[in-house]
Parts: sequence; structure tokens; C-alpha cells
Amino acid sequence: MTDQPTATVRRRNPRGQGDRLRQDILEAVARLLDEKVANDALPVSLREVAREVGIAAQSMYLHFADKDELARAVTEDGYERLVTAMRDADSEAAADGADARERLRAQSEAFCTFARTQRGVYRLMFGYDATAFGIPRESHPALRLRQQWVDALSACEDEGLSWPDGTENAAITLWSALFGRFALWSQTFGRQDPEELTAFAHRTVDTLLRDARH
Amino acid sequence: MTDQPTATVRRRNPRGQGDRLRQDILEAVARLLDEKVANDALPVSLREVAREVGIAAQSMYLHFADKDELARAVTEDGYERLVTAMRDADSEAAADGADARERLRAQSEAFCTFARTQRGVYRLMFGYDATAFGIPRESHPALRLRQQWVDALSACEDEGLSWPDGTENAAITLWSALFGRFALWSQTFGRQDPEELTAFAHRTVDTLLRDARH
DNA sequence: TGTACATCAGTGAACGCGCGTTCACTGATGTAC
DNA sequence: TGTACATCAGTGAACGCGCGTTCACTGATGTAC
Repeated sequence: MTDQPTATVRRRNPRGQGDRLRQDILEAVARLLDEKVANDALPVSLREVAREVGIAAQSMYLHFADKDELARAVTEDGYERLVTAMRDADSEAAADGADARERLRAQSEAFCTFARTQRGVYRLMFGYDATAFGIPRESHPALRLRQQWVDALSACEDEGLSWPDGTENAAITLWSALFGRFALWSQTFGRQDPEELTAFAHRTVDTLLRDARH
Repeated sequence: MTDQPTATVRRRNPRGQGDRLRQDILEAVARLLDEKVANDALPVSLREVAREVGIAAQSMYLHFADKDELARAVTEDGYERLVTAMRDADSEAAADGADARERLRAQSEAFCTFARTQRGVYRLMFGYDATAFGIPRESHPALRLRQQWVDALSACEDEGLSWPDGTENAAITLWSALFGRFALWSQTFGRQDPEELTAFAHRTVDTLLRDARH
């Protein structure tokens, strides 16, 4: 029995561009995860992804050795995009002449926005489902994100602030607070109002900055 | 093909005590979840649970209508135990003549300890995997936990403190912070040192209390 | 300019497996008379 | 006191399903000569 393809029929990629399929697959996984998370219908199977992309299930193996490697690729891509989003928010705020606090706020907001709008991938990234992947700790892609937080808080030092427990602790604290608040926000409580999240992010930044020494 | 039972052979329960099996199953699920979370080998199947308990897979249906109902029961049991652990910590501290801050610390620690030591159930409870269950929001068992946090912070008011954003906001903030910090702690960063978690809990309580108005 | 050939982007068909669930059954134990 | 019977705590056997994965194949496209 063949898997039924979805509505759209895929066109075979021209020669030399087989890698396009890889990108198509990553996007399909993100889409499916978002959808499934919303409908509480996890997990996503390899065959579902293939169906979503419009290819035969075996074609997944042209780009990923197995299911784990696919998950790993999606996760890494997610961290990449999240860090980029935060950097962009920072640059944009800086271009508008924002000070350290405003730039930190902008990055915190970018984090929340990513969590809100890319919920499926976000959950896979931090998620409880597939964190380890057998990736050695030292090269876990989350380290890039951690570095981004540390950088964000270090930037405040350039404006004369220093964190009582050290920059790294402050970075983890901010990250934890946003992470935890989003989890609670998205699951059970609150009216699922994005404003609520943003307000929390601002308040947390303010509290942290009140603790910072001039 | 029959499922192979585990080492120990179960004794049939005496008449009138069939409900013991229910408790055995809940405990087995908790054990399996802990184990699987540690080995990154989720999810747990109904048949695995049956094997762990030492019964035939169909016997699960004597106590749970389907797999979802089993998950729901484990979750509810988890919230029950967590809230109880926090209450006990509170009472114990109170018996030792602790003030509001110390009692709040004790409850925060109890939360962290539960998360650390019952990681499998904890994850199912908050977890990303099975939050909804189709339970209406108003009766989600997490509401009991939320109430416990609100109560804990309200108790501080009896000693003359009041929270700038209201008790409920402060409760959610504390809960979020601990939740987020544990998630980060357990996944990728830190030396997995329980002291680190406890220290964070204390610092967070202190920060919140510094914000509270006398 | 024509053609043999290598390469590339996939597919067809099938595998064995464990899963959740159903249906009919068993055999020990307590209970009514 | 003996026995027929109801109840209870489960089990035996099987179902259909979707899964991850493997193996051998295809057919269009570019390339060497």
C-alpha cells in the first residue's frame, strides 16, 4: 500500500538541486509540529512528514540517516533561527538609538515571539521530547542561545552596569524566567494574551536591572 | 505471542481488593517514566506498563478506559502528591517557628525536590506531552498547584507584606522562575547540582520579597 | 552533431515489529439456601 | 454441613494499523568523446 500524497503534487527538483528537498523537509516538519502541538496530537512520524512534503517515505533517507538525525537537524535549525531573531531585534533597536535596557527588552521580546509563533519547533528544541539526541553536551546547539543571552547582558556592562551574581547567572535567570513563564502561559493559565507575556518580559528585565550595580 | 512478564510473578489480589492493582499500575507508570526520561526513551506504552506490573496488557482496562485515562490518572495523582509535599514542607517549617520568608523558601525547595526526584511524573504533569487530555481548563489539576502558590504568598501578607503586582502575579512569577530554572538545569546546563537549584530558589524568593511592600 | 554512459532525484514493494484494543473465556473465592 | 451459584480478578488469543527501515529499481538529465 502506497502512502497517499497530499493535494499538491511535488515537482522533481532539477539536477544539482536535490538539496532543496532537505529544506522542504525541514519546513514541513516545522509546520507539522506546530499543527500537532496545537491539536495535542504529537508525535510526528517520518511518514507523516513525507506525506506533507509529497514524497515517498524512503526519500527521507536521501538527506537524513534516520529519524533521530532529522529531529537533530530541525532542532539545530531552530536554534539558528532563534538566535538570529534575537540578534536582529538587537540590531534594529540599536539602529533606533536604544539604550542597553531597551535592547535587552527587544531581545527578550524576540525570544517570546519565537516561542509563541514557532511553538512546535520551540518545544522540540527545549522539549522534553528529544533534548539529548546523544549530542555531546559541549556541542549542544542550545549553547549558542546561551551565549546570545550572555552577550545580551554583557552589552549592558558597556553602559556601566554589572550583575550581582555575575553575567552568566543573570543570563540564566532571565532565560529561565521567560522560559518558565511561557510554559505556564501556553499551557494552562492566562488568557493566552501575548501582551501578558511581553509585560512579564519587561518587568523581569526591569527587576534584573534594578539589581544591577552602577 | 504473549508478552513476557518481568522477573517477579504477581500474586492475584484477594477478593474485594482488586483496586490494589490500580495503585500498582500508577506506581509502575511513575517508575517507568522516571527510567525512560533518564534514558531519553519516551514514550511509555500501555504494554510496557503491564509488563512492569506483571499482568496481561488487557488487565489495564479493568481500571482505565483507555491509555488517555491512565495518563490523566497519573497526572492527577502527581499534582496531588506535589501539593501535599509543599503543604508538608510549610507545616514542618511553621512547627519550627519559621517566618513567612522561611516558609516560602521551604515550599519552593519542596517544589524543586519533587521535580528532581519524580522527574518522569513531573514531566508528564507539566509536560509538553499530555497537558490537555481534553480536560476543561476550569478543572485542570494544575489549578490546585496554582492555588497552593497563591496561598503560600498570601501567607506572607499575614506578616505585613504585600506584592506590587498582586499576589496572583507574584505567585505565577515565582512558579515560572522555578519551573524555567529546573527545565534548564535538568537539560543542558549546570553541573546538575541540587545545591544550584536550591540557591536559585532562595535568591528568587529574596528578590520577590525585596519587591514586596511592608 | 550524435550517442553511449554516468549521475542524480527520486520511487515500488515489502519487511518485521510493537502498539492499543476487543472478545470470549477461566478458575478461585465467597454466599444463599 | 454441603452444594449450587454469582462474583471477582484477572488471562488467551487475536485484530488491524502505522511505524521505521531496506532493497532493488527507474527514468530524466547532463557529459565525454
